[in-house]
Amino acid sequence: MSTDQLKKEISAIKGTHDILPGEVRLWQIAESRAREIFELYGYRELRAPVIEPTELFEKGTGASSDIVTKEMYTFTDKGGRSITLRPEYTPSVVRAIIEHRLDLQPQPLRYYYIGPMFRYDRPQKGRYRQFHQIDIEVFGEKDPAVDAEIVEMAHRLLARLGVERVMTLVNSVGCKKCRPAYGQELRKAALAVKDRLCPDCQRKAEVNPLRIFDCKNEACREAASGFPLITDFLCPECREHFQKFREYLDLYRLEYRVEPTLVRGLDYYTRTAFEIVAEHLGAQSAICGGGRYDDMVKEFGGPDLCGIGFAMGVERLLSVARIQIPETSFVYFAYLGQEAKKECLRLARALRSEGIESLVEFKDRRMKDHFSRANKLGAEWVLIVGEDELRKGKFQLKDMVNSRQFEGSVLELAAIIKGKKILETT
RNA sequence: GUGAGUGUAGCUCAAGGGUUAGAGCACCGGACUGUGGAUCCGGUGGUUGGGGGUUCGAAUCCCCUCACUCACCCCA
Repeated sequence: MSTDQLKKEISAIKGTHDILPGEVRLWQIAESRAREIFELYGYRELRAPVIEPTELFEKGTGASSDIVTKEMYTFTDKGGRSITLRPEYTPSVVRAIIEHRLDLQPQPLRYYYIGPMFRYDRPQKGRYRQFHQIDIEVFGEKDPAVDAEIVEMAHRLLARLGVERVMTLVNSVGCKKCRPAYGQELRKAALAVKDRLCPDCQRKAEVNPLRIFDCKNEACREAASGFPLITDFLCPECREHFQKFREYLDLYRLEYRVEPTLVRGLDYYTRTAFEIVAEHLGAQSAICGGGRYDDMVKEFGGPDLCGIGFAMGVERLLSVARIQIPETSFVYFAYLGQEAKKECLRLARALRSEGIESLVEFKDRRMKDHFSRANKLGAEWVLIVGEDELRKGKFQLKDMVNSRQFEGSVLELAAIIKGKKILETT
């Protein structure tokens, strides 16, 4: 096949992206900082498969949710099983807990994971078909202190990644006891003013009246301003949980706004719901969203184990992160002649054993071209091997940043390179 | 899934019906005998996103399609 045909016929699937070496550094830094921070709080990584039985999400994410009804990558495998590329991570963790009886381990269970998720959605900025989430889940801890813990942890990560101008929105969506009453009242209120709503909201009034709060239409906003709020319907237990959650947030000195109209899109949330939004992210402004799901494990036939978690969108996160990429330092080998080339191949091996990145290019060049090349590639050091050096067994090492030059054996030069590294990092 | 906008070289952009679609940067090579960033010269690279139509003639006008962007929707 010609490259023309390749270009025409084979390209990355819509909504998916290659992450090229230039950008992948940012990903690695974000991922390693996330791991570092989560481990500081006692969270451990749990890796679940990318593919799961379709029923897992139908049951967990919710059969009526948008994600399940129109956004899943579902296919039948050769064994006739219905398989789905996970659109979110929480159901997988719940499955793993039940399957491996992880609830028998000391609780609370604290897990994290970083990986790709898949949703068949119309791509736009901050929304892709394969996207990546940093995911946190805690099981078996009812204390709202843990609700605040994960919010605080999210903020620590954001700060560590240089994310500024964020707003934390919190709410309680109640529980099985108090939420239904609120839902009825809200629907009643919405239907009462139905004729004043836009066509879209008239539909929402039937299906999901909570969504009317989000409408940008002026008439709808006005009509919605008189709607009842969940915060006025919470049962005493939920009210207390929400109250304490906020007290812990205050203890951490975290700024937040109570947003009584905040609903998470997934059906399973109970009590705490929160979202962290960033400015300058356009319509897809939520970089982190999460909440409590106290009934999910039980509904899967597992133990009565409460849960809470959040997901961060890595692509969104990186688009607002300000990460300084540390300069890479490596040695470029400038040689003259075939004998010198062979010597360089040996020397490079020795330097790599010392933990020093070394690059020997195989094309014979003039000295000037070697330097030009080293400069272009961003080498911090150039190690020169010519006839003189071969004879003496001592080599020239040039510091490309400060234009200083040293002479010595491999180990002496290695010490100079490492010495500078140590100086820089201390 | 709906609406709007944009698609010209790897990147940033010219050419707005009329020869063979250009420039800068990048890349490769040359000038430069064992010391870089500069300069000068040259080269590779495009069926103008793809397909169809109108026309003597289309990058340019029309239709379809695909991708991207924005908004809706949804959510991370």
